Amino acid sequence: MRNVDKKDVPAVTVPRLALYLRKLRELRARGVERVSSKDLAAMIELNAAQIRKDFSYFGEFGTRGVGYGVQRLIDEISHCLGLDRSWNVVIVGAGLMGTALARYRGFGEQGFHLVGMFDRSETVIGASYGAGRVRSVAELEEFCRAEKVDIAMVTVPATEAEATIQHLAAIGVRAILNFAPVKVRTDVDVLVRQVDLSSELMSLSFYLDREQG
Amino acid sequence: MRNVDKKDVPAVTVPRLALYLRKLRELRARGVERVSSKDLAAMIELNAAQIRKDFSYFGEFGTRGVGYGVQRLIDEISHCLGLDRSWNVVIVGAGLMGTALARYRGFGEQGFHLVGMFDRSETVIGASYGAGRVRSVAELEEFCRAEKVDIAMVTVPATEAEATIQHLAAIGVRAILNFAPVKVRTDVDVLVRQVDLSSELMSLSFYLDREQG
DNA sequence: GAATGTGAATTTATTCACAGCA
DNA sequence: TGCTGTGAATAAATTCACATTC
Repeated sequence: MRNVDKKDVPAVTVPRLALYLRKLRELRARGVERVSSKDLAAMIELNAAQIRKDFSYFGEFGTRGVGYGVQRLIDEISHCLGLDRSWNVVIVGAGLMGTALARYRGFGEQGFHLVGMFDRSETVIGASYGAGRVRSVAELEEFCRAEKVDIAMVTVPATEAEATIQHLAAIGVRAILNFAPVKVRTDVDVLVRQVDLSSELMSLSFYLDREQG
Repeated sequence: MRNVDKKDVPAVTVPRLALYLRKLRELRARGVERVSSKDLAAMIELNAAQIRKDFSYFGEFGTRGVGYGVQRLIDEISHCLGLDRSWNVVIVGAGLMGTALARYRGFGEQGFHLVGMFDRSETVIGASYGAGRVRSVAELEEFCRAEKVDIAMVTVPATEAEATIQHLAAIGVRAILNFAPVKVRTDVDVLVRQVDLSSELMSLSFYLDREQG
C-alpha cells in the first residue's frame, strides 16, 4: 500500500469506484464470491487494467492467480469512498424534484440519511414528505449545526440557487449536489457537484444529430 | 473551418459546449453583446485556450483583436449541439421522478418537447401530468413510430430499467437518458447517458472523507 | 494593442505487457 | 498456469505561447 492518502487519486477514478461497487453488490446478491478484473471489465465494458490500476491507488485487494473476493472488494471500495460511515443530508427546495428525491429509498441504503427538508415558501412549510415535515429555510443554520449536516441537495429554482448555495457554504455545509442549471462560484471552500439534465439532453442531441447527418 | 464533421470532437468538449451556451444566454439576457474567451473563462473558471480550442473543432466564430459576438456564438454552439431543430421526448415511468421531470418547463425552452408519458401500472395510466395523459407501455411502439420519438427519459425502477431500455432500443428510439442506477448493455446501437445520483453522492463522500481525514 | 486560432509542450489518463506470486 | 499489480508506452486532454488578424 503506497498511496493510502487520497491526494493523487485521478478525478476520473472516483465515479468509477461507485460503478464497480454497484456491480459488485449485484454479483454478491447473485451469490458470486469471486471475480477477476477481466470478468468485471467485461461486465461494465471497460479495460481490465483500468480496474486494477484504479484499485492500485488505494492498496492491494486481490490475490495473484486467483482474483478478487467480492465481499472483500465491496468493503475496500466502500472504505475508499468514505462509505463506512453515514452522512447526514438535507434537501433545500421542496418542489417536485425535491419531494421526488425525498421519497426515493435508495439513498438511505447507501448510508446517506435524509435528516431534513427545507423551503422558503409558506405554502409548503409544514407539509409532510414521508419521514418528516418541511421546515423554513430560516431554521437552516441552527438545524445544520445541531444535526451535523454534511451534504445538501439543492433543488430550488435556478434564480435562487446561487444565494442558496452561498448560504449553505457560509453555514458550514461542505458538500452540495446542485440540481439547478447554474454553475455557482463560492468564496468559501465547498464541494459542488452539478446534476444538469439539460446539459445531458444536449449531449444526446449532439450525437443524435451526428448520426442522422 | 476544417473540422465541420463532428467525427473527432473530444468527448469532454460536448458537455462544455452546453455549459458555454448557458452562460452566453445569461450574458445575452443581461444585454451583453460581446465577450472574449478570457472573460468567459473567468466566469466559468476555465482556461481561455480551452474555450477557443473547443470552438476550433467546429470553425472560427470570433474576430481577432475583438472577441466573440454573444448572439453569434449562441447560434453557432446551438448548431454544433444539434439544437437548431426540436427533439421529441417521451418519459417512461410515471413515478415521482418521471412526473417531476414532466412538469419541469426548462426542457421545452431548449427544444426538447415532451410528447408522451408511459407507465406499466394500471393505477397511473390515464392520470394527467399537465400537458397530457399517462399511456400504457403497450402503446409505446406505435406511439414512438407515429410521433417520431427521438429521446426517452427512463425513470422506471432499477429492476425494470434494463428491459425497458432494450425495448426502447428495439423500437428504434436512438437516445436514452437513464435515471435508474444500472448500466445497461444493449445489442442494438443506442446512445445511453446515465444520471446517477447515488454515484454523485458517493463522489461527494469521497472528497468529504478526504477533507476530514 | 488586443484577442483569436492553433501548433507545440505539457499534463493527465488509458492501455500494454510482463514480472511476481498463488 | 492464471491473474494481480505496476512500470513503461501510448493516447487523450489541457495549457502554453505566439503568429495572425482586426
